[in-house]
Amino acid sequence: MARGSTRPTSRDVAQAAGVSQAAVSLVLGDKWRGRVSETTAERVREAARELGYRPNLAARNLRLGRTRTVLLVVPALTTEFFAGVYTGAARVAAERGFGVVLYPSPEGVGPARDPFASAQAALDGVIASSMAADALTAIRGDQLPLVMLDSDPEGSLGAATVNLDITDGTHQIADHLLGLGHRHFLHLAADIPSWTFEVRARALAARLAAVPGTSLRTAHTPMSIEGALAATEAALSAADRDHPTAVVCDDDKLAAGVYKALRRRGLRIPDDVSVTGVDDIALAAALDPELTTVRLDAELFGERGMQALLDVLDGRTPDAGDIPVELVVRASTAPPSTP
Amino acid sequence: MARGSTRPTSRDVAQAAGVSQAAVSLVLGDKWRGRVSETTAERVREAARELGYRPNLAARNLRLGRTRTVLLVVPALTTEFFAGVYTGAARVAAERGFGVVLYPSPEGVGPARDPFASAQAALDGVIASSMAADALTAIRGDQLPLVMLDSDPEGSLGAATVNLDITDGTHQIADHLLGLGHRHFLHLAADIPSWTFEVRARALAARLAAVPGTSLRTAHTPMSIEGALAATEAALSAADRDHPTAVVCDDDKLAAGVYKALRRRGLRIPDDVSVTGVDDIALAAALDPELTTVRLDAELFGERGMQALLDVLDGRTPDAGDIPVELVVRASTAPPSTP
DNA sequence: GCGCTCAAGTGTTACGTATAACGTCGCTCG
DNA sequence: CGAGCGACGTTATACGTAACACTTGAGCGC
Repeated sequence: MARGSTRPTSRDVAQAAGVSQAAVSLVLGDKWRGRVSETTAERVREAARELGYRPNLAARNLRLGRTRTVLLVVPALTTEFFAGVYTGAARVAAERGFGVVLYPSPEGVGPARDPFASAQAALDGVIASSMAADALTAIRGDQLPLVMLDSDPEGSLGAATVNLDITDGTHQIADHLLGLGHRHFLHLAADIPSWTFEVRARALAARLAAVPGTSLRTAHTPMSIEGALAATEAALSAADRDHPTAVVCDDDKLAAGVYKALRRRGLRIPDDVSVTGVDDIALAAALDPELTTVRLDAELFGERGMQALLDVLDGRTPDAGDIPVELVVRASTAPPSTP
Repeated sequence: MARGSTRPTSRDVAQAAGVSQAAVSLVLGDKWRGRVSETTAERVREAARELGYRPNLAARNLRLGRTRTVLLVVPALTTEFFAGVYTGAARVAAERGFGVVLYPSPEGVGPARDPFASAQAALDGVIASSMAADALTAIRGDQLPLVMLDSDPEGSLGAATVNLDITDGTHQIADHLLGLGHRHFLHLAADIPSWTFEVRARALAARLAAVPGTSLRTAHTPMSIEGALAATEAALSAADRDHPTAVVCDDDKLAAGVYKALRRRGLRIPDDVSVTGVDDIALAAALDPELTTVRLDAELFGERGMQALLDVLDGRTPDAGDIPVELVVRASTAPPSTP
């Protein structure tokens, strides 16, 4: 639905505080050293907080003729390298009061579009991954139309959601491994507090609980190869008996760390231990042996998210329905050895 | 240096075309069906082209109260998965005349900053990787202050450059392999037309040419694991004699494809063939065996780039000086076997 | 008591654009 | 012959903000 009441302006704040618009600008711009009394300044700040006032960036930029924003053009989003470049640039920029907007020239999708098209900013709406939960508070501050990716359809009040059918994916993984004869599992779980990972943990536990004689151990890890390596080593050391014969990872990248940990202990994949991932990124097929994983159609996910947001902006209710996922069986899973 | 003459406005265009500002707005906004004659419309377009007119986004957004821009919040830039999400979202958005601005919550750098700080847009300046060359034409259209990352200091007229000392890095790789006794090399080169890759090719060739009895073959490949796999297989099939004992990759990710190709042919690393990369991303240490590579400090690169741009914006001349790189010797390089 | 300064604000304007409302021709048609 | 109408524009205005120039009242020295 459309924005209910229009956004408050500095004039609304002024009226609420009983001062002129100019005074509001001075106070909120921190330029009131000896021009406004402390008491009125506080009154203005209070009114602004009350109304949920946010300055209109377009108007400010127009007035000032300057933006304090910089464009970073990178060849693709895929590389850790340019992620680092962005991080460094964003840090320095933030220190000097600048913002950074990213223009990733889209991969393989024809020639690069006009970079400035992606730099219009000031927002009509928001698409947010539930993994970026820490940023969500700031987003909910505004009343912007919001679409959540992979989030609790009930919990995210009012916001539309677009979800991958990760429950089905987890079930497929579990059934595949159970069918091979595995009974003792290690779940290498991402330590990100996000709905999607909670769902996977519940779905895996539920599916295994339905089969007698199964055991499930869970190890939490940061979302990095090194973290997965350390977490797996710790979990394997702790597992005195009921040694897991299958490691279920929340992400392909984690599997790379698991591979390393298993190699260090002299365990072979899949002969001694089976490993699975989620995502099916290029890395999955590059690992040795190639990784069995659940393929998520990331581009379709993005398209559906955007469709949903545009629907919301047009006053339509976006069509629900989870996006199906697909189990890709490769060489990292096999029946457990029977010693 | 500061912007010489201020940017032309629609009023300037109007004056140049001998019409009113409103007419310019009508013509350029494609809303002149029966309101302006074809001849005057063409005159307006010509004047706009002549002056290099670009509409002021801040003013337009202010006027329209709408942005046709959407924010995409993702947990990090590192993942191929969210790169796909962005690609899909950007495609759909473009079809409907919308732009997408990216807010990657910075990895591990404290809690997420205000997403809207990074969304101010309309630009004061540009930082561009030389790998995103296709986007550069559009950028040069404006007279925006520009900093190039890893670009020819002479060729990019006027623009400031910040470079990694990739020549030194290439020399270190070459010296390391030569020192181990290698003489027959395969250079797996990225097929991106960028200064940085040209420099590497020249530096490698020059260093090897200084040693008698060396051979150098070059294979070009797209910047992907699959591409590197195919290119390596093709190159190995073609290499009847003077079989390369060392493969020098332009990027760590390419090495993953090389590993796969070598395994397929039953060649062992480093016993039969040594492999090197560039970047030192997490993947490098996750490969088996761990990859010898040149470590580039991506964050420092980003920081220096931003420093340079802020210097330019302040009217200072940014300090030159290449950023040093470091050879990281791991397990993928060893003396060649002597049959 | 008069002029001066200083604190504490207010009135007004401009940034560049899009569009609603308003001319002004020349020509046609009744 | 005059009303009307389409073609071709123009004038005027508002979007929300920051900042310059100005006002007002009080305090204060002499």
